[in-house]
Amino acid sequence: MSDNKIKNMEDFAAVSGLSRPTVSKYFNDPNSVRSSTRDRIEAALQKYDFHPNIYAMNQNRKLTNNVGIVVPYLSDPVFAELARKVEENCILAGFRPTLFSAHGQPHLEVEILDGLRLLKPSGVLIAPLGRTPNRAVIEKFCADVPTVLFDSFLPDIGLGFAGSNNPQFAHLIVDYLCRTGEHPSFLEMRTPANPNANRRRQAYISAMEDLGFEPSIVKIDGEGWAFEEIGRSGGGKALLEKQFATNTILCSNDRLAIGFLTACYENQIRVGRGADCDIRVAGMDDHPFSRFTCPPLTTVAQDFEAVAKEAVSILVHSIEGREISKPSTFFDGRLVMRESA
Amino acid sequence: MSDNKIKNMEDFAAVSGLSRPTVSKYFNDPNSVRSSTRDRIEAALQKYDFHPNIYAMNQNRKLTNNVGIVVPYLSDPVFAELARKVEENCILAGFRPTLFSAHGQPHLEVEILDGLRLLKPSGVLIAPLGRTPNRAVIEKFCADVPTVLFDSFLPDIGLGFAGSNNPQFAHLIVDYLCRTGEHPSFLEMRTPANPNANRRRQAYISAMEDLGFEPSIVKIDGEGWAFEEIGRSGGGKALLEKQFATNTILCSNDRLAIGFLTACYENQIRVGRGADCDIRVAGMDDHPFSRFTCPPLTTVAQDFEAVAKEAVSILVHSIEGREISKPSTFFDGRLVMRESA
DNA sequence: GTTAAAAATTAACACGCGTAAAATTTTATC
DNA sequence: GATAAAATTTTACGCGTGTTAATTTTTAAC
Repeated sequence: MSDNKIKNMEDFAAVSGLSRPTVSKYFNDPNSVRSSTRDRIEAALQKYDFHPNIYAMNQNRKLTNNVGIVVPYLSDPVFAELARKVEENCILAGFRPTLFSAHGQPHLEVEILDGLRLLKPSGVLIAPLGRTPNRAVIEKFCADVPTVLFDSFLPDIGLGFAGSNNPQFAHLIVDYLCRTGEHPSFLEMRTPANPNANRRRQAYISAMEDLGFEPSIVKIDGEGWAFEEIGRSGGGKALLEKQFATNTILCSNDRLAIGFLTACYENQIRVGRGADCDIRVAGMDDHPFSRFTCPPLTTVAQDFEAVAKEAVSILVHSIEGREISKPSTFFDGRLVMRESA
Repeated sequence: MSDNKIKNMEDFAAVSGLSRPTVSKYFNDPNSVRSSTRDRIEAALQKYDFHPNIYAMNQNRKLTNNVGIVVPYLSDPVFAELARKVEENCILAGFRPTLFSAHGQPHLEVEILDGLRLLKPSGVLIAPLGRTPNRAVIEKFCADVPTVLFDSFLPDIGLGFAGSNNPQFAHLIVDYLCRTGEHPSFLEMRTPANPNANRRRQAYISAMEDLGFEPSIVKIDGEGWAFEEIGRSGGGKALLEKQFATNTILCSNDRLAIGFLTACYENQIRVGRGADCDIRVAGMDDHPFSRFTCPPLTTVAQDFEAVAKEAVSILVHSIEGREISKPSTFFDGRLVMRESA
């Protein structure tokens, strides 16, 4: 542990008995040097604890080691989980991921992308907010930086996309609900914060029509990302006004469902599939807390791991100059049957 | 929008009719140049959209613009909210914050700190995991980088601390519960993931003793950060085994309480303060979802904004070389009365 | 209008590493 | 042990900005 003031790679090369260019090669790719020299460098690393200055490294490099991960709202546990898996996969692929959240605000999404340019990342993985005016911004960004979209699909933008098969989600759960009881009404926000909501609504309609039922959609007011509160207040109002055509309610996402369950509780409406229950409620996403609602929420689980893996894989293939076989992949969801429906 | 290939500060200085050192001064502090030259630069910035290369900037700087924010578990919405407020305050103070989560894993916390050194941040804000072996690592890190602790207190480490007054939390809610019904039993994990749990337990005991009641603590098994599941399974077991001395249960934190409420639901135990209810349940933290449990959870709200503001303020004062008046601040919680107790 | 102070310019070096070309040494092959 | 191939060393320049000292220009004060 003799830390004899190794200030730079020059010094470090000296103590390891090698030239700086050779050491430089090692840090860019340990396998690019002879195994005997690799051993010498690694022995010296044990003794002297030297780390190359990343700022000096990245200054002249075409490709930095950085990748940016951008999600629309990190306080939403669904995105927190997704971001975490993406982060893990980036690290496994040898990158230095940096995580950003737009906190639901389109102008922050723009600022994040601007800041990301300066980082000269070798790639970016973004789950876009999906607000229309930002579409052009993201498109322009993709022209400058290799970018993969995930979670929320924007056609013809970026290197590729990995996300959930939202139509399949809706079909899956509509089928299940119809098989096991009354056909579902659909509860959603009038102006959804997330564009996946639109695909889910469309799929609900088509699934219902396939089964020969009349779709029935209840739209509730509310802006922003406070989905639970919107589900509670709007859903409660809809309950009182008897807007639901049937005793089964499919919510556009789990967070809305969680709020709606609270509304049911407040109005003393028993939720569940038992004979003594008044209504059934289901969601989509498999939010980490859906297991713990009362009753536990029936929902469709996203395959976070598959989405994250595929998104990173697309990026890695592209950076390495390889072909991208399938630019867009939509992963199926898995039905999670619990007591609420 | 005439983007005539401004490649570096030299080019930009030329088109703005100034010398590079002057422009460099401007970017380091816009107020360090005459207002007329400031105007010229800003006019040129409109026209040419130049951004200094951050890698070249940070290479020779003593102080970068970066600050690191480290939290123990970002998928926990309480930390997500806290991190967000800290991030906001950093940006307001003119820094470039970067967010890191240890994902509950001590070795990741160490890796994050190692990576952070390379970034040469002007400061770091960390909510430590609080695992004993990492204490020394953090202490050493603080010797190298100006670091402020938040949320979880470690004595004699870092420039200062901002967090919640956990003892006051417990006193506050114990007082309330004793005033309004039976005195509370305390539910916690046998090996808490977060050190604040210990302070809360201590304070529960002292609050009970102050009021002349016998403390009664139920410890449940479970490792890691899946608090809800631990609260559900362990709490359910404790219910069946009638381990609780009274009909009022104070949980060490909201997430545990959320799981415990699920256990109550599963065992058909009515929770609330009504005459027809079996038990009362309370938590601590004011988790974003506590409003939406069934029944809504009575809890103690953390003042995230105050904690975040104070933590950043300590860092800024220290970086600017000013005195830190109060190195450690513990903010009181606010009782949030809902239907569960 | 003179003068002192403030600001900007010029010129130059520093930072730490990437990278390229040519020369040299080491390794592998037979 | 000769030869070719591979790895390493030497040398040198480049990246874009920070920073400093000496000089010149501009501003402010009287």
